[in-house]
Amino acid sequence: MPEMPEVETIRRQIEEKMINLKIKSVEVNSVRILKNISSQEFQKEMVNNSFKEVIRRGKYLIIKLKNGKYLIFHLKLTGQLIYGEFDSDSKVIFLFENGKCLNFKDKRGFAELWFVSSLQDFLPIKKLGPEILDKEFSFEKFYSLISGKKTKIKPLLMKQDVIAGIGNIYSQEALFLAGILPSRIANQITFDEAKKLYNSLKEVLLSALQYHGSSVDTYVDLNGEKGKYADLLKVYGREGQPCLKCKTKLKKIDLAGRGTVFCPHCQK
DNA sequence: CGGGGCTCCTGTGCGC
DNA sequence: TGCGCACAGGAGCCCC
Repeated sequence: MPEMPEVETIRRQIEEKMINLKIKSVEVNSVRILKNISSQEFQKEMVNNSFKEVIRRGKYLIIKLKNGKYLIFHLKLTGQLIYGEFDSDSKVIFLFENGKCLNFKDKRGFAELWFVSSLQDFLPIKKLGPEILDKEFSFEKFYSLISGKKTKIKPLLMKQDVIAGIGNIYSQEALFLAGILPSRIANQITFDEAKKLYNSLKEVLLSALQYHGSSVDTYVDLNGEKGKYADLLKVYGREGQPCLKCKTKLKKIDLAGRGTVFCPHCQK
């Protein structure tokens, strides 16, 4: 699923390829995808506009437009942003003067597109917790976020208002790397374990970023290419297979309604 | 206030 | 072989 590394990959690619391209027109093929603006109004706003700046917060992709307003994308489970030929199967298509298109696709219909005048007004982003890889973030801050909580650690890591950008894949991977059971209660995690977890999260996210994310389902980058980190996943999707460290059969449980794979031997 | 459970949705893959 | 159903999950919401 698109998490921080996947969204950041797309952000960098849009920044590299699409800044200042003039928008000729916009086609909207879904009534659900635009969350707070009508198709007609949206089309009017977009014609002759262009992308000025591409920002990411958590799993949100934010595009600052020439006129100072913002597009906010959320890919949810199966959203795709692909720059290339016109693709009529898309929910929203931005047609540029250079003849190319940005196709916003989504098989499942969860993806969202917002249009806002100011980021201050956009609550979902205001509520987000800090970014693990932010320069301002630190182990001390991480520890203070988890140490008082009675929640199981894995669902806690996925709470966007606690830490932004982590989803079902990278929470499982980081917990495996840190040797911590996903079902451990957060406030029972020791200082040293928390340190391991913090380092594991950074390691997993940085590594996934290098590989342009994980294409376990429909995720592709701006070029329509798969992320190569899926081959390096150690627990996600490997239920029943041998642990890569100790050969123990990996187990799958349900935590807060989400499938969770772990090694019952390596993770304590 | 926190946590569990339900909901949105549709393609996929498995079992009968 | 083919059909039908469970399952996949980000995040908001409701309820206890």
